[in-house]
Amino acid sequence: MKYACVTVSVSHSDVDNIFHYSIPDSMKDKICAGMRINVPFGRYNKIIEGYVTGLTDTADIDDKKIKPIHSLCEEYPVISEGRIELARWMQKKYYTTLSSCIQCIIPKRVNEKSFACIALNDENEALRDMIERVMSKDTKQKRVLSLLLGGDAIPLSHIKSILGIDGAPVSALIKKGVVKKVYEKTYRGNFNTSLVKKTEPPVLTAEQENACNVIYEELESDSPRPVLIHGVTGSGKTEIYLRAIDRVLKSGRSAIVLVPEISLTQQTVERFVSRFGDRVSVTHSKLNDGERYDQWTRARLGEISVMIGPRSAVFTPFEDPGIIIIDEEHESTYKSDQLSPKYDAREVAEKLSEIYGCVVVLGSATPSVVSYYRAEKGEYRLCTLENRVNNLFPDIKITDMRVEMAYKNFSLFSRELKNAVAENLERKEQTILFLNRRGYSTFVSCRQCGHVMMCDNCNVNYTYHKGIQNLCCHYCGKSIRVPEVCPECGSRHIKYFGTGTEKIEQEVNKYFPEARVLRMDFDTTQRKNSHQTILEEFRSGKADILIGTQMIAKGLDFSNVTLVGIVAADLSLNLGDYKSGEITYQLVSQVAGRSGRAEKKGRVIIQTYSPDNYSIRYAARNDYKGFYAQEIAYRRQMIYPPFTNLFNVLLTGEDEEHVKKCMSGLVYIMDHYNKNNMFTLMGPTPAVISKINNNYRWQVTVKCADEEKLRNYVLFCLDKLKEKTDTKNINIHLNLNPSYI
DNA sequence: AGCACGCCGACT
DNA sequence: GTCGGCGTGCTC
Repeated sequence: MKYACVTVSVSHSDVDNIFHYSIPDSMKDKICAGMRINVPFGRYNKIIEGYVTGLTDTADIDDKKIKPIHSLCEEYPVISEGRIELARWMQKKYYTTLSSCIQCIIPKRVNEKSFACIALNDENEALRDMIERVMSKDTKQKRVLSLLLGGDAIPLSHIKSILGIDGAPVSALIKKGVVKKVYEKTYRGNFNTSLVKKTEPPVLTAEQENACNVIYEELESDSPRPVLIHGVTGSGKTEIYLRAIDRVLKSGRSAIVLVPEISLTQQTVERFVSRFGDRVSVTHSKLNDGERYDQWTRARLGEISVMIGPRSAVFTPFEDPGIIIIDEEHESTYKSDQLSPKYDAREVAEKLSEIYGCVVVLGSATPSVVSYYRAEKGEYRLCTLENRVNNLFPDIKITDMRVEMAYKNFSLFSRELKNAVAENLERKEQTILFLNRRGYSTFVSCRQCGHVMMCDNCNVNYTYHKGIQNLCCHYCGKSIRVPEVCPECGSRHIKYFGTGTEKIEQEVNKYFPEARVLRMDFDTTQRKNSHQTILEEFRSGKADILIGTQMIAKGLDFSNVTLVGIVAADLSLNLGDYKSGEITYQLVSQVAGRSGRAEKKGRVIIQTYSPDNYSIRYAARNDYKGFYAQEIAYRRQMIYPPFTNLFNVLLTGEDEEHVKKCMSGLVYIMDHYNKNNMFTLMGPTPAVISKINNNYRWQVTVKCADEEKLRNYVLFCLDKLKEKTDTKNINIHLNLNPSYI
């Protein structure tokens, strides 16, 4: 092949092209797709990094313009051909540059770490003589040599510390040619697997056996379908994962296990290690670049074959991935919404399945509505586990806060919750008070009748904007003044929701001054390890009450917790997002599943102004199918996913007027080219966080069932906007089906 | 993006 | 006359 097709490491749409470079003879037999190289670029031939995406004999530009490759960064490809295909797919799917996709797939390059070791020199007669000579004298050299006579290379630092010597005797031995210095590579960030005891697999229940068989069948298939395992908490999903992985490893392939970052506990990892020993590795956000790079290297070289980690672990470079397991598949953390490419690990896993023929297994007690719909349509295979292996479902009570208000109880706690907390304190059992606040939206409702101000067009609640004192729909942009009296019942008791954890703490201190209280939220978990410290303190019984947000909902498994209070269920019911119902159902189920994990029966008290809301009702009854039936009907009627795609366009910039002007220009263009109303425009509206770091944020969401047409339309309209309007101080963020608007 | 070219205003 | 402002155009 004459030319290398190269994408350069400059993430800008203007240079998001394939450039052709000629291959110097010295590189002809080394070069291949996936290699990282240095190339001269631009008028002054600045040397920059690039990636070889392929080799070709033809280039459609003038031969004179083609420059030669400068050098190779490594001797081996840093990305496999299959994953180059994945990068191309991501480039298109997530509207970003090829090089940013490649950089997302491979880890940051860091220097490999090695350490000095001392080993005996290659054996020959002269060496034997020298050894004898050294051993006959009583020197420090003799002691060094006797350590090395076993044959293995020993780290220099060990030799020094064992013998309590400095480097001089070793240097003398090297000079004589008896021993030599070698450098051995060290892997950083290894999980210590040696302390975990091996365990034998338990006997499976019939339901587990069935699920395993479904996965085994798909493992045999050339184009496997994803398997959705809908299993209640404690139904033994993990055991199914372990069996499936075992089967995969036995066929010489590898396994990736994705978990939400927060649930990646020592306990989880140990379960995998206890079965597969040192073939398991773990990545997580606490690893530094070097540690992550080394674990990635071990995977690439086949030294490990099971990788457990968060979203980004989906890119683990196994040569032949056989299975990708996505635990708690409904979690929003699998969708990256901040950094480009804004990929969804579930979609990436499915693409990898197509490329490598691996099986994708999705597991959840509360599957996302979209996944369950796919399973219903037969795109996924569905396995249901209904029987709980051990723990009991707690008693769930819904308290109507409107009644409390009628009894002139204006506190954050209902009388029932207050009594329950008091009882728990007396019994020396622990309580969790959970504030299911998520996102940043605040909304307005009536304390007397519970009426929430909703947008008629979109069936989502209005979001309250403090600055301009109005209510705004984040889908269509309709805006109204905050009413002074409730339009439903005429009450003047309008409540602004936005209760924080500190407020709960204050009230707890007021009612239960003797209780020992811990608070866990964004503010108290800023320091490293503070997350773990707070949970450990609570686990060891140093506090009676734990108050917290989202972050305590997952992975809590405390045997002495017998009461969970959901202080304001309305917070997640009114996110101003079509997914509010789904999120509420998932949250309530999750929290409920955490009360009374041991012998003692647990209680859950849900406080709400909407006690008849279906997501709360079904969650309290632990009825997923009932919830799903109602939710999918709502999605179908309002045309929300999975019946359509939502494409969010966010414009940001320092000059608010300019951002608004560009946004109205864009919407004008979108309207103009939307001839037969194939696309539904929602907005424009200010973003939920309307200003970050002095950057104003405006958004518009476009709805269309056909993803391809939607993409082309939006990109076309943005091109038109760039032609007509000055957009160089405007940042454009594109997000297909964002996890949260 | 990043880099240098080029074309206008205020200085030794 | 020159130093330097940042608009413009290109990258195998």
